[in-house]
Amino acid sequence: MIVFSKIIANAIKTNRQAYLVERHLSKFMILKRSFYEQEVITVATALLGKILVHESVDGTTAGRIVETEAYLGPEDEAAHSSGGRRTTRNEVMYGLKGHAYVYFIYGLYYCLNVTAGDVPGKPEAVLLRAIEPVAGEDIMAKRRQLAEGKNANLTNGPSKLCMAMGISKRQNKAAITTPPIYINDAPAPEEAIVETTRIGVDYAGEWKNRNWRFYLKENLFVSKK
DNA sequence: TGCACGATTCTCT
DNA sequence: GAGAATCGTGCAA
Repeated sequence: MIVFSKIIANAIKTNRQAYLVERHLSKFMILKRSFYEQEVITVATALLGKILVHESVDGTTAGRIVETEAYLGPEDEAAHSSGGRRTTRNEVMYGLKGHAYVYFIYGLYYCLNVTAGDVPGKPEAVLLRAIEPVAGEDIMAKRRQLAEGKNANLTNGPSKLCMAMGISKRQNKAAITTPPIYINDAPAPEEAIVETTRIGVDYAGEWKNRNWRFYLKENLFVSKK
């Protein structure tokens, strides 16, 4: 853990927040389950600036979370758990908080959610939509079949970040409070947080208008649209 | 059992 | 900006 924190610090030396990260290095801890047991919108905003890490057989990749979306429980018509729908696919949403909900979409891609919320058993989650790479960019580029180098196209979308981080169905239901996949605490972001509507939920009636998408203002790795 | 579709991305124009 | 890619999942019959 401590060793890897140093790797992160070195990797983001060029980042304008690097000095803050280094100063807070000693405080770097994997976020515990209690973090995810807060109100889901609180978790969605609090995750901004935190470091998603995946220690895989290919090597370790890590990225600073810069964009999230909150999906509330049965009342939220945009959520997979809308109307209390409980299926094989979304079963993990009904379990413990702080677990990965990875689903397959469009026959090609995966998306990573983290279960969260302050009501046990209520199926809520936070979709991770974009990260800013801080370690293992070469591995990410190889997985994304892109030229090496820090490139926004590496991770500026929910399925792009899954490809870059090596996240697939295998990580579904995994606890993200312990290696190999976890989220490290980090200093609160300096950037302003933008609140806007969620993407790709036009089917959700009035719920599509909720400002439950959050991202760091002017961050280059925020997904387009 | 069969069908419609999706919390997306990529390529082509 | 438009359309294609591609298949697991959910739901109706």
